[in-house]
Amino acid sequence: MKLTIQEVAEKAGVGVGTVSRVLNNHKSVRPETRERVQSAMFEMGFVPNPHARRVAGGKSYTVSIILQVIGTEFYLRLLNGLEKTLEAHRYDSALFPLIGRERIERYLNSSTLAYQSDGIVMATHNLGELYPDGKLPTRQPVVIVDGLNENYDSVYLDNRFGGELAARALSDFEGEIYAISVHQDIDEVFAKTVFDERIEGFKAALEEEGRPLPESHISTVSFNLDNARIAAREILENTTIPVNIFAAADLVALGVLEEAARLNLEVGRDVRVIGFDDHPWSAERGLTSVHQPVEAMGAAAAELLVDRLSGYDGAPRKVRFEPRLVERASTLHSDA
Amino acid sequence: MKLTIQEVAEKAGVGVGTVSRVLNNHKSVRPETRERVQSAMFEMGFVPNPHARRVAGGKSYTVSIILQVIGTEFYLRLLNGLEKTLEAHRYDSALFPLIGRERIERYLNSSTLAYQSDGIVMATHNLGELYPDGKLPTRQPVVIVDGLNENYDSVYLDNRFGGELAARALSDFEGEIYAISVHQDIDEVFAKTVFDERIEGFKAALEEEGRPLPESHISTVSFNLDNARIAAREILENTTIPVNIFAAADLVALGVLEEAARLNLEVGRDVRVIGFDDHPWSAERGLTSVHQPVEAMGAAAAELLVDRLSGYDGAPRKVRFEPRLVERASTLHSDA
DNA sequence: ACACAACTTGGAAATGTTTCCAGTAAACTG
DNA sequence: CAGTTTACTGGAAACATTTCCAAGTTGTGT
Repeated sequence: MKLTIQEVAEKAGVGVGTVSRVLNNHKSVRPETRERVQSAMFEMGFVPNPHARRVAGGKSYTVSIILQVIGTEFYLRLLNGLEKTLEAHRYDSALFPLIGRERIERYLNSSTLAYQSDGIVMATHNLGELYPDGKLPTRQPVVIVDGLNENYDSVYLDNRFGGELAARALSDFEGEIYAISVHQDIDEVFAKTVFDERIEGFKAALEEEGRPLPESHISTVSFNLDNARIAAREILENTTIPVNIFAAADLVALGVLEEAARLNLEVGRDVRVIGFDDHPWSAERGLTSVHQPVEAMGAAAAELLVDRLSGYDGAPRKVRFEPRLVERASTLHSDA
Repeated sequence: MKLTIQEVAEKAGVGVGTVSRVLNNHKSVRPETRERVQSAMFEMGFVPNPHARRVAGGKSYTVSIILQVIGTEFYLRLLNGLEKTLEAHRYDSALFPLIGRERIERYLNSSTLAYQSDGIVMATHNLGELYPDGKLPTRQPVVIVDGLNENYDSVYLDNRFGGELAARALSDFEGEIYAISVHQDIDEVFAKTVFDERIEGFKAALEEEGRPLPESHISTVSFNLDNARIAAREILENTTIPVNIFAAADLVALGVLEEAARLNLEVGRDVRVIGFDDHPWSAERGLTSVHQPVEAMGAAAAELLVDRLSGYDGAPRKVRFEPRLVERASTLHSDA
């Protein structure tokens, strides 16, 4: 049942060295030979033993993905992007959800599994809060995704810019302007959340447009639909129509849409809403949203890490992703 | 930097075989020798390489914990119980959160890490829904915790009985009786949630007590505090005082407490509440709750698995935990 | 004191890979 | 066409452990 490289070699009529080379994508294998070995592996259903690879080669072809929050659409998509790309490079991934404060310590504790992986992808986490020097206590390559860190390769979205986009779009309309931010209550290891950055960009751009946003027009909800609806109702019932709302996340914008429907307000005319994320369902709902290429960000982070694992040793790199506004029915110009 | 068993052996003045035997708790090592080796390991900060152990011995001393939901207090506590016990037996654990339906497939895919572990702990998951034969497609030992499965060792809480306990306690009081259940919207791979079982037990026992619970007195909320408060308000504002409420989870009961406070109702007299879980904070809040020994359940599951990994090969075992009612201020008898 | 069993122990073999070192064959040189 | 590169390839050594076997040590009964 347990196949080895030996048996593959035998079946393909080559030496074990060659099989190993095929496994590791070495260039110096004749295409024809490679083909033969590969089909032998396929036919036999051979799967290399990662532990043996690790022992022999010092690499385990496993990376650890450390996630702050789990179960939201954003992280699910991010994870898909990461894992898909890692898989393409033949890396396996293990998830380490950061639940409970002391967990990160345990993960990085020398004996544990995370430490045994070849590299680490860390999502949305501000290391500075936890480690004064902003570095993880490990010598493995680390890349940060959905965050920015001086010491490591980072992939980030310009959330501030996204807020600005929303501001410019809403500032053309008549009616009051509101913003709903999100309060990340799960764990306060963050210095500043992406949501804060979005709102900051929004405020700054509105200021520039000559329509400053009073603090009283900003509310903050925890990240769930029920709460979003409560906040939306609060706004919709206590202001004059039309009204314009920027929600720092699509899920929150959805709350606004639902509440507007309940109050028989016409979205796009009475209530204009812009979300943030542009999750797949936003299109169906006709929700204008600030688009962020979540999967692509995950993929980019994976590439950076694979790069490091393949020997690259330059200075930390930063990959900036720029959000863009996708306009839909929820901000149709009334004169259209 | 990378220490090996060789260097430990040298330092302790023994052979590598002996070091290995100490590492694996073999009986046939003289206590004195064992002591010497252990202190050598400690002084050098030696950590055995799990990959090499796996290659050589067929065991990796790693188990996979597959979790349905993550981030709630229950799972955090369960995980603590599991990991602590596994650690005591020198097993490392990797978490596999079940986000996204297809993930379990990927986890068990032969090449992936979960598959490479020695065993699997599966929490709260009803396998029958996913695999017709109710078995995971793997030959590793599996234990189910917070659930019940014919094919595997299972550790479960008698949730139905817990509901009954709550019913007997509330049925003595005057005033209407209500129940608030929880709707697990994350993923519907469950056949029946623990919450349903609690409510069923509650209904059945009330029936026996001659105070049947009308369907209209049962509401269902999603698992968060905001939602719980909404449901609580709904009940408290539309019924006569006193009223008695059974919440299928402490978090929901907390919503009742908070809403009662807001409405200036006295808990224990005007409103009597019983929660479920008896999380640590319940005591402080004076919340009567159905206690479940979460950590102990995790520990029990870990023991069952370790047992299997140590060679035990009997029929699937079932460990039943029985909840008990912890009475506090929220159900103080009015004549007390 | 002797035979025999029961403990301990050291070290070689085995685990499934990667990598290095030759060696062969093919492809260029001039 | 002999002399070099160059491109592949086979297989031994290495990786950090476990396990097995043989050997040594201690203890027991006579």
